[in-house]
Amino acid sequence: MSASTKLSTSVKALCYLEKVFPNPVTSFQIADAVGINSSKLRKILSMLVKNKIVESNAGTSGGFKLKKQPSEIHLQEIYCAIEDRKAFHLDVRKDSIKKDSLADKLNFYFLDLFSEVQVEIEDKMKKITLKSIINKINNN
Amino acid sequence: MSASTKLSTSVKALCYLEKVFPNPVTSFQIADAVGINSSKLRKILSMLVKNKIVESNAGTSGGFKLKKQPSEIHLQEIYCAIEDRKAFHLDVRKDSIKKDSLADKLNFYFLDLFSEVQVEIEDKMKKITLKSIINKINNN
DNA sequence: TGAATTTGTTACACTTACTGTAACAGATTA
DNA sequence: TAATCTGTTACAGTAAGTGTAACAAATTCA
Repeated sequence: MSASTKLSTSVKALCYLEKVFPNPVTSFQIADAVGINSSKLRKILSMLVKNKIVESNAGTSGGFKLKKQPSEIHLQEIYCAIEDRKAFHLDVRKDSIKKDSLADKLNFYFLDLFSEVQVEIEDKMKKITLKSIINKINNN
Repeated sequence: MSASTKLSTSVKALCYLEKVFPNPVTSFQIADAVGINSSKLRKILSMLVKNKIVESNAGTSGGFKLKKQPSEIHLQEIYCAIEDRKAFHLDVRKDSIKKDSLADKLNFYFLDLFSEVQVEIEDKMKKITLKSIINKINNN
């Protein structure tokens, strides 16, 4: 599952949680609404729980519930919660490249460039809240 | 090979071509300098040839040569030459999602968002020329 | 012409990563 | 005690990626 698909799946789940708030819902209910396997969804949700975006309770009448207000949940924190790897990254085999060679210098150049792009993307995501997404969707 | 790794490999090869210009060099020589298998490199180079960034000649004393000036080769056109797929894309299973549902609407939302990000990244890459990269590297 | 060289593409075996699902311990409720 | 639900692990099956080899077609040069 690509990072972008995982992000959109997370937001779908969060929007559903918002819709039924403050009632807790099970992973089965959410999975059904989102169109994904419940086991896979629980993996994603467990990361949102660890990052305190969602709260979970085991047992009968347990389930998942939003832990923060939609206006205080930013796309960037969702992204960081579910994805440890950067969107752009260089897989470099250091041993095959001579130090200070053209190839070595260009690796540093691209590492810089990609992290710059990454920061710009995350800045953009910081400005988008769950609430703004819900509002936009309801007006279409 | 990720898109970002392919991009940096391409630029490494192009920088090498610039260094030896106007002499043509074989895929073996470039592969050695860049630290990659020559067969794999030829696959990448063939795409740069199709996009008229590089020219190639078969046979003895053939090889690869830059076809454009470094100041007129932009990162974005290199990226487009080697990568048909967008950096951010949503893999959606349409059949598992009800039309006009929350999930369906959010798919459109994210398709919009990702293509917006894609455009911003490409705009950034349009401003970077092979020449500017070479200059930057030589000053470090 | 014929041998050598080089690109561009295909093929292939190998490995790695992904996918969907099942299973189950531990927590919780009633 | 039975039922429910999360969080995690496991696993078989599939898809994707990797590195290399092979070779036709184009070109050069003697």
